Amino acid sequence: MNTEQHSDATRQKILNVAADEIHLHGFQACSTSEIIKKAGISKGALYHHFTNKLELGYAVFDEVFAPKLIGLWKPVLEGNNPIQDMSQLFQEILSWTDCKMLTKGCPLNNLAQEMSPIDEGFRLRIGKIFDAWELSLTKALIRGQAAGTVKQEVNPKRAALFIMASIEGAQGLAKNSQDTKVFSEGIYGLIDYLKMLEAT
Amino acid sequence: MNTEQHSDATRQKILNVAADEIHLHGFQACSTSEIIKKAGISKGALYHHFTNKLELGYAVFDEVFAPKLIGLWKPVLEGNNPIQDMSQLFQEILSWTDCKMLTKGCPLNNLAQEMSPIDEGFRLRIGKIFDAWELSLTKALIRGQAAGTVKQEVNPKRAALFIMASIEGAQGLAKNSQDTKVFSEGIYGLIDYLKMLEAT
DNA sequence: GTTGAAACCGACTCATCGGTCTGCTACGTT
DNA sequence: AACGTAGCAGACCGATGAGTCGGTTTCAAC
Repeated sequence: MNTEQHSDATRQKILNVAADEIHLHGFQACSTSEIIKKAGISKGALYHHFTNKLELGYAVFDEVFAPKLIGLWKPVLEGNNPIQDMSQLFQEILSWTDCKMLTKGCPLNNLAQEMSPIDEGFRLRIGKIFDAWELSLTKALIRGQAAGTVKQEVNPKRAALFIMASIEGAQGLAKNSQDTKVFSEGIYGLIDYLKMLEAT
Repeated sequence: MNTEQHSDATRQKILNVAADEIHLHGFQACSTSEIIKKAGISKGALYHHFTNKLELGYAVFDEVFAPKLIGLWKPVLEGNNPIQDMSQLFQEILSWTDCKMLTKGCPLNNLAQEMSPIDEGFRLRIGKIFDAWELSLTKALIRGQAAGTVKQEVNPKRAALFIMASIEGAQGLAKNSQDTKVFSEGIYGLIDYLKMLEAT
């Protein structure tokens, strides 16, 4: 491994460990010392790759959290049958036994709740992802209406926001109860709702 | 004002200021020094009334946050027409212009997201309230079915959880966007959903 | 008036935080 | 082989956190 590859590996290791720590403790409560310890690197290494904790947080968001969410939703947001695609996505998520997402909360939503009121950089980043998610979902529902899979009387924008809210909310409730059943029950409720939107 | 009354007043002042600070910054990020400054009291006074920060947090939850939520939902949880009662409650909440609840998030949910993974005391307290909320809402929906205002095919428990999730989720999204319209649009989505549950 | 305890004050401690700085090491370049 | 720099190590720094503790005030009881 040459120097550049090694440097990249160190950076990636920091990002991954930081992502875990932020997901677990939140951004403010996670400590750089803990990240250093768990990554097996030094303070010098961390501050060589990132100018400060905030920039590290932004990098974790941009390079770890955001791509993960976008990758997960890609099929739904690009297809013409959003209801079926979403139901399928949810089934897949529910099949992840022992997944941190189910009891540790959505990293996006965790960060949003914690940081958006106190840091504009985080707020804008999170807002950008949520807006893109909402817009894509709205468009997918409109395409579904055009394709005849979604009822015409559905308000696509409103329904998109409502769907997002119920997903994040279900994750939040599951996180508190530390019970994946709460999440799955919430998602089944969402699937019931989606069925009501389906054109007959 | 005698000694006892004055002591109670001090305690209440601490609780109210702490509730504001926790709501705004979260439990971990809010500082006792700031609470002391804003309450106009001394460190000695704070630690005379509360053994430590955690106990202060528990007291804020038990004596400020929880009663507020329960009081708000009382009509819905005790009536026989939950759908209409909820719609009315939401209309009332939406009419609160400039309310912290809309852009600062639900205090309950904020605390749940932040503290439930790392402190069992908070988790159990929050869980108790959420469980009570879910149970009461489920029972209200069942009474609604008995009274003929809610469709028979609705799964009450599942619907109750879904409603709670969408409310908390909508508040979360609104908090991030710092836009009350996001909250109201989410709530209108919920009202649309509730209409679908209504017996015709 | 004396006393005793509750209420309160605020300087202090100590741990930990994010962040800096000096210097070493190892590799790519010439 | 010599040199320069990217990558990294870790001791150190000031700020701030929660929490302590000896002292003072106030008031009710006797």
